Amino acid sequence: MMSTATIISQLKRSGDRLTENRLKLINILAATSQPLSVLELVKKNSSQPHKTTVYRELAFLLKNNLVEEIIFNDGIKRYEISSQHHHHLVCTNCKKISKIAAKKICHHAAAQLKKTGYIINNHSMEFFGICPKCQNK
Amino acid sequence: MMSTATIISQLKRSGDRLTENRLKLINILAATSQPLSVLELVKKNSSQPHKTTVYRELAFLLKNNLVEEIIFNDGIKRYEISSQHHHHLVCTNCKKISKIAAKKICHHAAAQLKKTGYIINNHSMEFFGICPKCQNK
DNA sequence: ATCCATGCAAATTTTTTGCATTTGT
DNA sequence: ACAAATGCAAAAAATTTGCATGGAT
Repeated sequence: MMSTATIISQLKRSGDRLTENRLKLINILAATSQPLSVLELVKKNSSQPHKTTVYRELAFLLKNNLVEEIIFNDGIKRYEISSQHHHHLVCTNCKKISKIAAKKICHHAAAQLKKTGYIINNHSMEFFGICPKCQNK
Repeated sequence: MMSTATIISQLKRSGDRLTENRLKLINILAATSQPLSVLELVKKNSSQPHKTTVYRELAFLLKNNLVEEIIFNDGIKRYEISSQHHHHLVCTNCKKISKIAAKKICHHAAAQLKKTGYIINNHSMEFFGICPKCQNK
């Protein structure tokens, strides 16, 4: 995962502003392992920025590849700090979202997909199940 | 993919009504290889059912496992007749959506995921790229 | 000072709900 | 006849846009 320091220096380098909202949003995203929705990002922010601002800020960070957007099967967009290629594992009981380093899985899928003749630029994979903790309840 | 005949006989067996909307919706879904959104399903229907009806009908068909719901990265829900386990390949240029028989890909992913200790009940995989036709333009 | 970011209101889009009416069996 | 399906209006939820103001450099 990109560190906040890396993100901030990248923003400085490209001449982008370091506003309070921007910095707080980055800190909140960096402080959690869970992808967060816009609503959650508003709530978690002590200075309660307007949701419009959060939407616009996320669009900015997305455009600069500093955050990634994921949509699970509830249709809500969630955001996380950019990091090495990975996928998600969601516990449908406690809702915890874990990352899965994707190398092995993707290599294999890529090989299969090559046969289609498509130039594959992107893909998403999400796995849903019950985490070990929830299995013991 | 389930045939419309199979679907209809299943509905009869379980005592569910064969309404005009229901039959038309099933026919529209069966006649295309593309997963369709609610809006598209309303437009494609010559008797122009109310969108509320389409939502409710899809919920009914979903509950009975006769259709499947997919969400791509635009966040819009799309529906298709249930069929053997598969994933989707989306051309980001012409928007065509193809099915990918998923057996080989999933076997491998499942083996990797077992190590997490989760009981995996479901997963989704979508691939995005440029189809052969669009590559030659 | 300039440009970008912000807040607010309002519009859009997708989906859901309540209720009275119609339709399938 | 009865239960389920339908249409309409309205509400809800997520997201986007316009515009005037405030803030970072």
